[in-house]
Amino acid sequence: MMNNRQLADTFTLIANLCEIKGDIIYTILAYRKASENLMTLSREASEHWKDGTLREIPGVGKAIAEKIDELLTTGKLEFLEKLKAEIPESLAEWLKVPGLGPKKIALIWKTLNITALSELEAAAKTGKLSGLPGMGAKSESAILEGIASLARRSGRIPLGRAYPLAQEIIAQLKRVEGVVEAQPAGSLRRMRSTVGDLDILVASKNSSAVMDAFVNLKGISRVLSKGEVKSSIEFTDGVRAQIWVHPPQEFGTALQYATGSKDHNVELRQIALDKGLSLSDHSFKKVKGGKEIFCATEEEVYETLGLQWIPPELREGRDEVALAKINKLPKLIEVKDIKSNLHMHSTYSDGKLSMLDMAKAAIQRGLRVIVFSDHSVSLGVANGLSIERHKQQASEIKKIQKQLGDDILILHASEVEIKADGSLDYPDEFLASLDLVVASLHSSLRQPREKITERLLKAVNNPHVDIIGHPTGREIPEREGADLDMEVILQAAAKSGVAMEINASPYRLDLDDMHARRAKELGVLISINTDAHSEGDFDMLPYGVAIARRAWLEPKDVINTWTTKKLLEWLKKRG
DNA sequence: TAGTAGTGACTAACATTTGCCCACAAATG
Repeated sequence: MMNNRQLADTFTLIANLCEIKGDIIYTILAYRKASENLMTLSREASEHWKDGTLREIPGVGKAIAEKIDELLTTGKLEFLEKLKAEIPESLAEWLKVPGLGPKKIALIWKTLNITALSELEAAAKTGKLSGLPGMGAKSESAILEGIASLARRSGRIPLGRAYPLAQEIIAQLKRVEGVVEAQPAGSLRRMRSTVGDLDILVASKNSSAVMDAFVNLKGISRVLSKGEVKSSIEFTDGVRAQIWVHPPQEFGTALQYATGSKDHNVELRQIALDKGLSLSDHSFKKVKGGKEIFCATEEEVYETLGLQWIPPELREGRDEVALAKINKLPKLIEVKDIKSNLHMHSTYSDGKLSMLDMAKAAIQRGLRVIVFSDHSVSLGVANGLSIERHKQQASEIKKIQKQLGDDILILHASEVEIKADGSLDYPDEFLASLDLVVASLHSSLRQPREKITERLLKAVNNPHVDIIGHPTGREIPEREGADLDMEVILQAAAKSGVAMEINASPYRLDLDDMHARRAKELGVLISINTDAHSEGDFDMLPYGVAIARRAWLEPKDVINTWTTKKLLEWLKKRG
């Protein structure tokens, strides 16, 4: 059975082949739109298919619904097979080569009759490309460089790596004379869990000084482009960064543009047109001529459009613009709302710090409640605790609690293994004696969908379990999560009242934003935790909160915002 | 091709920069 990602990939392939073929733009857009919507759908399309509600998926109309039906029924698609016979599938790969687009690809393919990327490379090397209309020696070497860079780059960059790197670049650029402001933009500012490149926006009247500094940063392998408005570079490890430099009075429109998303911007510009204004990254211009309107801040941009300011995490072209029009955006959760950390470790299992040091670090960060949830016995690699050692831990917690007084409340918990058969690692009586139970998957993550879904369901429905930790077990970017039927899991969680975790580690961010949003729709409680193993891990909290914000979560949706009293009552009620 | 208005037709997708070749493709959110 194809999942949403596979369906989305199929429609992206169709869109790409249609584009090379030269179909009208609206066909291509429709397939792209459907693909994007499938990718970010919080339910499996196959569920809709079973219910006969495929057409309820945005961007899925008659033709695409029929194609999904055929794919889910037969695993194949006649339409795509015919398309591939007409346009070789390997040409779609060429689109990934920076500098090559559909027009040039079609031109090269039809003129030279080559289809493999290796043939393209050979043709460029032997000078067969120069001389084609619109192409010269420079295009040829650009294509060769593009192919090489494609091989170097290993895909998207985890947010946890991109963000600090961007901050470093920003710090350097702020030292350049004349720079008034510099901020991250693009998917980085929208806090997507991975980003394609680093986008940075700079306000300065002296653009060339900024550009000079930018292309001379340390660790750059080459400069991709350098202009007065924008420049882009590639670091030796393949990470790309680009900056836009605008005069300070344009910073608002420029930051809005550079933050995106593309869909969000298209919507905004359409609203501007409806008001007789043309919106660009420089300004608003009256379509019929007249005075230009400049916005130094983003707030002014949204105000001019008659919209509530929209937090960057929401700008994905879903329903944020419609809600901003009627002033109905949610009041999103913020880092300062978080009062507890309900999943963390100490030297009892695989943590780097003693419980006392972890507690002190938590106090420093203003937390009111922490939970030691060290690993359970069968996770040997993490030094999982026997029941005996739990007893030791309990008495040590009492001691530390006394020492630290009322500054913080320390609870005794366990991150219990959900074993391959769905049973938990400790007997029920012991689980009942703990203050809180986090249940997580760490092993046998590649079980088939049905089996691993059943396995997690057992934990969701276990009355002793309070939180499901990092539900899918994914690791960004290298490991995909378990093949779970998340819809079934979330519906069960809504019923059993168990909280689902958003693990704030930037290499997990699990639940992801789509699933967390679906959880909210179903009334499932969410818990944002750092899963801290060291002091620095506490500071990963903003990543978890960002995912929650991308999922439209408000403080009331997240149990870590609760007062100590309310949290304890909840735990008591759960038993 | 989707969505909407309304059952066959119409609209949708914005605005800019850079590089390379000499008008346009590709790339950017």
